[in-house]
Amino acid sequence: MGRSPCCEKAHTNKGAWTKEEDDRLIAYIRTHGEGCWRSLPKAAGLLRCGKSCRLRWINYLRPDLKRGNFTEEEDELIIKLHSLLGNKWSLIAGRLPGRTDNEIKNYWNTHIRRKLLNRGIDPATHRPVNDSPNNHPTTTTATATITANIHHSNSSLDHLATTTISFANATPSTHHLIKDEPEHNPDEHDHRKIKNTSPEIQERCPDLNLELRISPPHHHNSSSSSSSSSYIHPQVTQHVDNYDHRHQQQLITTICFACNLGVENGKECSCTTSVKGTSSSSTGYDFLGLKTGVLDYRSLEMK
DNA sequence: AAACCCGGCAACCGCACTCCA
DNA sequence: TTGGAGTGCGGTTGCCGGGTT
Repeated sequence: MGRSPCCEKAHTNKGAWTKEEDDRLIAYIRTHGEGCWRSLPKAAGLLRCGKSCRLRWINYLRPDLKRGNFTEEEDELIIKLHSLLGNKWSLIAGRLPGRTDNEIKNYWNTHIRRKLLNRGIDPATHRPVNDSPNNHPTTTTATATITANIHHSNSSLDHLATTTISFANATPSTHHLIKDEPEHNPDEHDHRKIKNTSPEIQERCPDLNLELRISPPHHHNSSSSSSSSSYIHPQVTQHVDNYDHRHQQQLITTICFACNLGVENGKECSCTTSVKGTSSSSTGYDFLGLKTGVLDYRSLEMK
């Protein structure tokens, strides 16, 4: 069964946006806020597909966008993030304030790829171009070897639980969430491919701090958070509650990260509330935008 | 000056996912 | 449980402008 078209294509404009269309879209969103993209074109008097309006707003018209050339720091950050996340442009964009996924994707394809190739680095694998894949059996199956440090802090003052996950500076004493699986375990699935040491990544990205802080949203007004639901955030440390308002709603009820990593009842589990045993395990945990039952590291694979 | 080439980037397309009735 | 609606994401396309022949 096919999906219904997102709009009546016969009566929509395509191609470059005019100044007038931009103005109409900006005016409408200023008045009514983002959302309801399907109905927005009609309400705003635009002969455009809702998706087209959304794209135009997110990639071009949003007031918090930073236009202009990428800095050297941004270049290096993109490279490092891509080495970890692959083509997860939206996640990469989330760590570059004022930049959009589309912008970063284009910039990668036009500038950084060439830059890496000039350095003798394969932009897809982040390895030297003459480095045989056979020498790196994890390259093609693309296991991201990531060590996660998890720290919980529960403030008695605000009753908000915060989980910090650091992908940097992991030490052998770090808590290992999922242990190494035997190489030829027939039951081994991709999502179990996380390894408990990360010399590879640390070697590649010795100074990249991908620390994530997961905490319940500090906005209790869903409408206000919705209007600020942009995943652009001015800090490398990402508050996941800003990732998107729907994810935000999930995080409210999924405090214990350890449970969602499959170590329920383990010493990492900090569940002391009714959260445990609620929908968190069934709905999964949205971590970095990656849907997890057990944290699914397939999405972290290098392509 | 005209034709051609090529890189950059805005926009489109199709799929995947979540929500909800 | 199912399917439609809404939205997000990544890959791809195509236009446009600058450079080269």
